[in-house]
This record gives sequence, C-alpha cells and structure tokens, in this order.
Amino acid sequence: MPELPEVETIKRYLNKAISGKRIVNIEILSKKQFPDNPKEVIGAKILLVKRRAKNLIINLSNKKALVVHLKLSGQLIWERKAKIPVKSTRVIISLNGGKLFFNEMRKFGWIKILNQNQLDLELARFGPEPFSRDFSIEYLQKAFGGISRPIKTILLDQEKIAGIGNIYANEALFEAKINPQKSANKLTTIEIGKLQKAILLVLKEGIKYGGASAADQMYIRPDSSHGSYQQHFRIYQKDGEKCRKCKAIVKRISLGGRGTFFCPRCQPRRQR
DNA sequence: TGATATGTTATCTT
DNA sequence: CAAGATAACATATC
Repeated sequence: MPELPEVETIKRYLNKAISGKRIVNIEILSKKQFPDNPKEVIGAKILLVKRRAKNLIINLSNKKALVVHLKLSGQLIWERKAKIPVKSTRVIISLNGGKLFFNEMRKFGWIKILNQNQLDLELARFGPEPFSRDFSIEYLQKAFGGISRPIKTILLDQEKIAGIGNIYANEALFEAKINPQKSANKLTTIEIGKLQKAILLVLKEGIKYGGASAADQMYIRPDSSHGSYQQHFRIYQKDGEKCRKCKAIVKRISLGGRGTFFCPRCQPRRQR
C-alpha cells in the first residue's frame, strides 16, 4: 500500500515524466473518485509534482492543484503510447504526449481540484514530515506525552507524523526494538531517539528500493515496474518465521485493526 | 461463503 | 468534551 516511500517514488518519477506538459482532457470513469469539474484544469500546464504525507500534489499553471490520494490500492501509470484502460481504471488524464491512468481497485482513493487556500487547509492538519527539521526528538516527546494508546497506532496517526503506514511502522519499531503495544507515553527518551532514527532509516531504505510491491499489494511505479523493498522487510509479514536478529519466532497480532508484526524477544513487553 | 486486509474518516463509547 | 475504539467504505483474496 502506498506510504511515504511509495508516494515519494511516484512523485520523483512523475516530476521527470510530466512536468511542463499540458492537460488536454480528463476522462472520469468513477465520479465518486473525481468529484470536481475537470473543466477547471483543462488547458493548464503541470508545473511541479510534490508530496505531503501520502498525498501527491500536482501544481498547475492556473494556480490550482490536482491532489491525489492513492489510499489502499491506487496506482498512477504514465503511458506515452495509446493504451486502453484496465478494469480498475477510474480516471484518465490526457496530456500532450501521453496519458496518466489513475487505477484503483477498491475505490477509496480520489483526485481533487483545489485552489491555494483549499490546499493549505487540506494539508494543515498533517504532522511534520519525517525528513523535515520539525521531526525532532523534542517534538516526538511532546507528541507522545499524555497518550496512553499503543505507540504503533500513534505512528500511523497522520496528524502526529506524516506519511508512515503499516509497513514502515512495523519496520521502524522492530529496528528500534520497541514493542508495538507499549503506551506512547511510556517510551523513554532513549527509545524515542532510537525510534526517530529508525523511522528515518526505514523510510530512506524504502525510497532507495523504489517502494514495496509485495504479492498482495497493488503498488507499482508509474512505468508499471515493481519496487523491491519487500525483499528487505525485517519483520512485516514475517509471522511464523525466525527473527533475523535472534531466531525467535515472529508473532502477529492485531492492533487497532491492523496487522502488527514483532519479535517477542527483540521487542519485549517490558525492559530487561 | 464469509472472514480478512487495508488508510482514512465518521461515528459511537467511555 | 476529549480520548479511544470501532464501523464504514470497496473489493479481491484466502
């Protein structure tokens, strides 16, 4: 599922592929997923593709932006040559020189047209970007303080930290040797430091490998190629296998309704 | 066939 | 009221 590294990979690809091109036509096959009037952006030129949290922001020459959220199963596929839609295609954005297909099996994702004010409002509620200066140990101490919910559910809270999803939350907690069920307010300063470093490490790795395209995942890059981070998973979906560090059997539980993977020996409930 | 998975948000509960 | 928990959304897969 597209999280920060996957969206970042798509962003970098599209920036090279479609910047400077003009929107010629927009074909909407699922109105719910493109609720605005496409006429607002026909003729506009694409200036820049950006990312905030798991949102892709396509800045246009008419001061508006196309904001894309891929949710669980979204794909943005860039095709230079004529190509027909697939079953999950919901929107086709035709540019001069190719077509951008928005495919999304589950129909949760969307594309919105926002002006500058609306965009600022939409993005204001997200917590700091992990790769920004605001993502400091001091910030995390404040953000985790007074919260008795499990640390893993906090990592997934986009208002606390932007862009982390289930894969990278599991990976970062394993890397930091923190039990996912531990209350956020019980983390020590040392643990918070380790967690901050671990988050940056696993996100960087994810980007390096072009994101994670595991078997049951829909994520692929705009050129239809797969990312390879799934080959480097430490803990995600490793339940029943031996921990790569200590050979204990990796456990799987459900936290906040999400699959949660951890090593009972490397990430014990209580410190020893 | 029905449970499960998944990110986000709406809604319910405590 | 706020924090936390859960349902809802859609659909393929197991």
